Amino acid sequence: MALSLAPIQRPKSLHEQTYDALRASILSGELPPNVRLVETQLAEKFGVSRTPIREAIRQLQREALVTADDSGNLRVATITVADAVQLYDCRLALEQLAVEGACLQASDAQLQCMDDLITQAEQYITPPTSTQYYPIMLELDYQFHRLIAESSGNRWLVMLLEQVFDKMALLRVQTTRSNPRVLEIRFEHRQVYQGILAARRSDHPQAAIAPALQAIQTHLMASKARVVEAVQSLQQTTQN
Amino acid sequence: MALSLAPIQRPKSLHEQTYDALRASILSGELPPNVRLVETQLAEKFGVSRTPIREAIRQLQREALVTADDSGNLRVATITVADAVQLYDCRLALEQLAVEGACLQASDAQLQCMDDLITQAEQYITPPTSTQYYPIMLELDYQFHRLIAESSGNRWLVMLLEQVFDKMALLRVQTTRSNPRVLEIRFEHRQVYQGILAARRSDHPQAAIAPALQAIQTHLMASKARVVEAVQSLQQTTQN
DNA sequence: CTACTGTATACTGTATACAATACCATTAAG
DNA sequence: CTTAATGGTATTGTATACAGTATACAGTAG
Repeated sequence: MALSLAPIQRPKSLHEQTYDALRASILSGELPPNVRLVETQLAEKFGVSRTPIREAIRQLQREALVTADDSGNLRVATITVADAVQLYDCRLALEQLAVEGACLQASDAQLQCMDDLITQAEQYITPPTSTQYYPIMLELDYQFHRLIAESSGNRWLVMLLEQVFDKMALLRVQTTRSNPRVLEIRFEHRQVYQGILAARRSDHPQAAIAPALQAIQTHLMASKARVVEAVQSLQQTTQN
Repeated sequence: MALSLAPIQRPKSLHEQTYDALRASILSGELPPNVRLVETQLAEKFGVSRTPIREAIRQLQREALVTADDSGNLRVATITVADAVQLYDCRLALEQLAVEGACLQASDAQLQCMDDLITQAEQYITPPTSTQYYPIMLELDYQFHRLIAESSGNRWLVMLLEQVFDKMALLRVQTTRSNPRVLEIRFEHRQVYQGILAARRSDHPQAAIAPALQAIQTHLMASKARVVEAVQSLQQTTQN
């Protein structure tokens, strides 16, 4: 008669909730890059005391989403173009490993889920005012890449990539909100997916990985180029 | 007359010192894996109040050096063989990127420093009681790999690799203290170094990277095999 | 002897208090 | 008019208090 063996829904502690909320505020741009973080203000904003705030900040600091400026004040981190390039290099190295793992281990459910994510993204084809769909596209993009990492079965790979993604998200809130060219990911994602699917279905997956690897590399290189270009053109208009 | 532009030696705050000390205690094995971390005990041990302890723990938790067990108590993390394999995969992906970067960008000083580290390691040739030299070898090993990452000029790569290294160090404190076969790194390191040096000195470094990449791969695969073997033989003797 | 329950104890989560420091503005001195 | 001194305010660093929760132990009923 053991119906619910679930060890009870333990409510998240305040510092965990604070961490989540603060991280979300940063990644959404609500707390924009370089803004100073004042413990007392945040405590009031989230309706908690300073203690949980500090614990949350320490975690974000370790992930480099929060950094200390030269006078020691804590601020939301800013990501430069140089950082973006370096992060893309790390990302490519890690995602190639992820794709390789996915080619060998992805479950049918995971493959199906990838397909769904791409199809969903394809729904949002070229709406004239694509601005409102932009966050959705980004979220779908993130989920797709994360799912590949998860499919590899490598827990640490997921953790490492998540950190890289967070910093890239931070870069995005600094750059233009709407970059129509992001829509190109739809095609590139399908290429990656088909590479993984083909390898997974192949009799000798080990030998059939190459196209998938090539696809993820092409995708990320193109993505990197788009981001760099977007940031640079943004900086020009800013200087005018 | 600006002699010291250094922005003043700001004394580390207690929570930073606590973080360092706690991390060191974990990585050195003084606080062995799976030991329960009790805030009040740690506070007494380090002579501070619970507040800085908590902040330090939160950071270590984010790096997965500290984890919560099923009843929510915080413990020093334990790394399994499966984890080690996955970590080595991540490590190889990242270190190949590091070697590539080092081939293109390492400064003369950095190359010299690599040479020194290897030479130092070679000093400790086969002393009969190698046990006492074991920690030194590990430290030299770590520094060599870290230096390669730094030579790539990729700040994020260094951060990510550092996290991987920490977890591998944690695995090591679980496994046998003295594994004589670690000494083999001396030869393998020199291979890696010579690959990097050759590429760096080459007229077309971009084309001369392959040997260095091959060397780091060989080194890490061999290292992975040694670690896995060591852990497995350890488990056998434990079960007897 | 075993199982249950109550109580003391230990620990964590959170808030708050207090001290030290950095920042800012205003005023006084040169 | 500029610079230095001074006080006040904002903010962080750290300790501690207190409440809620888990854990262990003992005593009691079966």
